Amino acid sequence: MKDRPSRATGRPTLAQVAARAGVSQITASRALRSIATVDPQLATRVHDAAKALAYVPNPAARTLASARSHSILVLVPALSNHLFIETLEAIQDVLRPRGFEVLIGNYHYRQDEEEELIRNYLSHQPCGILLTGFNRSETAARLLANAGVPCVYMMELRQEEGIVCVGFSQEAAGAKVAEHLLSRGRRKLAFVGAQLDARVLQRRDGYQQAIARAGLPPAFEIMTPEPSSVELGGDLFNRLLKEHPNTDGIFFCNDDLAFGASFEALRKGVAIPEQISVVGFNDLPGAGQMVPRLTSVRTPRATIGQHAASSLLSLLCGETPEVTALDLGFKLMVRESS
Amino acid sequence: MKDRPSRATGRPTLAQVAARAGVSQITASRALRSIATVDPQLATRVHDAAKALAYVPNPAARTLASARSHSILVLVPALSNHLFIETLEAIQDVLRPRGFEVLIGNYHYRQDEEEELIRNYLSHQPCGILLTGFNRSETAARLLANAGVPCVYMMELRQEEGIVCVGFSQEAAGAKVAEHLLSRGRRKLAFVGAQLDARVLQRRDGYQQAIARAGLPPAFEIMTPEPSSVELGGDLFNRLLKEHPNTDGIFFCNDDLAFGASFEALRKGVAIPEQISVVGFNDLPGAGQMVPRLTSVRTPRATIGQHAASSLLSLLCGETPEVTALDLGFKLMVRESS
DNA sequence: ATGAAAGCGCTAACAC
DNA sequence: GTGTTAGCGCTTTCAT
Repeated sequence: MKDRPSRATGRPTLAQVAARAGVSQITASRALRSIATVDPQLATRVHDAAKALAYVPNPAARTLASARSHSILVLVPALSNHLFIETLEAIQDVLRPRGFEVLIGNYHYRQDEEEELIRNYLSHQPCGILLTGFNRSETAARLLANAGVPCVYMMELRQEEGIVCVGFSQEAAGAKVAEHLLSRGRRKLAFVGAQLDARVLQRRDGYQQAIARAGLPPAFEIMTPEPSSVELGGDLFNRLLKEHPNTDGIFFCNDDLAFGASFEALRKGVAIPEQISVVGFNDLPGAGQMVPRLTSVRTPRATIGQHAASSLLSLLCGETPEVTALDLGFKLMVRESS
Repeated sequence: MKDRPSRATGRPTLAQVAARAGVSQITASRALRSIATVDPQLATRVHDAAKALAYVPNPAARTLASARSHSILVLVPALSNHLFIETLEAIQDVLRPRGFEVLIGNYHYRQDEEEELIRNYLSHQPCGILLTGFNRSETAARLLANAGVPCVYMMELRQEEGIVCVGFSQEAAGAKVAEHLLSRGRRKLAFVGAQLDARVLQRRDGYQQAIARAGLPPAFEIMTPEPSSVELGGDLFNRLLKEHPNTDGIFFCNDDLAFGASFEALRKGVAIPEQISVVGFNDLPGAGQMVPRLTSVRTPRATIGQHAASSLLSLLCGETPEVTALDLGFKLMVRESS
């Protein structure tokens, strides 16, 4: 297009900004990165020059010189789940305005894929990584440790020196659901789980443990590794009622399953019987609101993303977040009245 | 961690690979990039050396030296819509194995946000851009043109020299829905639209035009700029039937709206009356399968992503795709029998 | 607090 | 076909 040497970008460089401001390159660099050790007056001149030239820093040069990029890698197990979409959006909302570039990696709930993503993206020298949970391959964990890149773990909690995590206790959430059902006099409980990632299993464990503490027999479990979906919820609901017709309380590991069950009941012309309580785990926005008599565990999606991003920023500033485990609670939304 | 000069990454460099293979740096570079002008024997030596050292190229250095990165920017209007998630996945499946890094930008159906994303990401010197549709600000279009980066447009078609696009005609899809309803004897048609992005309006236009061609009065329209959702579908369906109780055919611009309408009908204890035909535009996977008597327009999501990515690769190789507009058709899935 | 010099790791340009 | 040289644009290091 332009007749310039093919090596150059044609964009204004830091040298040009510095020249225009009458300072050295390095002073311009420091001023633009708002490093304290620069005279405020010079800094203003530099900023004016940069604005006049419409200067935009070259990220590649910056990364090459400093051996650290401004990109932050976020690894999530799925994009088909609104939980992660909303978390991602919240993360971007925090990081993008501060000049960070958010790289999204979806590993489809597969350890080998997560490992591969980590391997690839580490070559880009990200300045921070946000991870989902703790369930990953040893190789992946070792890659992360060796890279020495600040990490924040989302969605699960672990009290351990040097670990920064933001989320809530999946076990506690499961236990709370059990207590809710028991407090309503339900005694023949069931658990319906799909996907079976680490967090689903933790919710199941917390649920069963609370039931055991109450001195009751364990909940009947229907589990399938298939991905969770509305359709699957209907199928599993049918199967459950066929195998255990006197079930009176069901915990679906995700809201889309619970929604599918409700829909399936409606489709047959019968709403879910009064005597059955259904609890879902909040994932499906909008749709959840429509379902009558469905209790939901409300998780702080956006909040987790926002806090995770903020915690990472603290780490990048060299601060060690005082609370290594930021506990963001969930709450039970009882809709049975509707 | 390691006691190395803080400037260096500590990772093996091309120079080390070259030394080990007994060739010059540039030969190693050419060999690893599979540029033809290198002796096959030397190339093997270089590859062996690279493997032995576990060499991974430094993308920052590469980008700085060549003024072009290996990242490809994909701009989508939303992540809350499965259509775009699946398209993104397909794109990544094509590009990642070939060494490209996929950058995702979500502009929330906002022109100013898309413009901002383009401005930011262009500084990373992407080697290609995938865009959704043609409806963007003039500034954004100018930025793209000036950057001289190969672009491929998705989801809409435009026959124009130098424009590469992959998708289907939204107007034709709308027309096909109208013809379907008319062929079943429906005469009191309605259109229910939310979100109101360019493509929704194009579908509406095609629908109304086909109705006009048939010599019938225009379909009643219920339109809202709110984002499309299952819940909203129920609301709009109620509103439509209150205002026009004798409607006998409805085209919902998205499947989630159509699904919500069906659900709302079931919730009231009445399935959607036999005499009303409902057509949705395929967006909501899984859920759509559950709805009885719902016709759906099936769009080639994954296929569009895959073809768009491939077309971009052709452009990058200097090939001008012979067909400037790859026409990926949609089809009507009639489910009314179920 | 500011600057000069060197260098990050790679590829374009040009010679051979 | 291969190598030499220079340079991409920035930041670190070290001197002042």
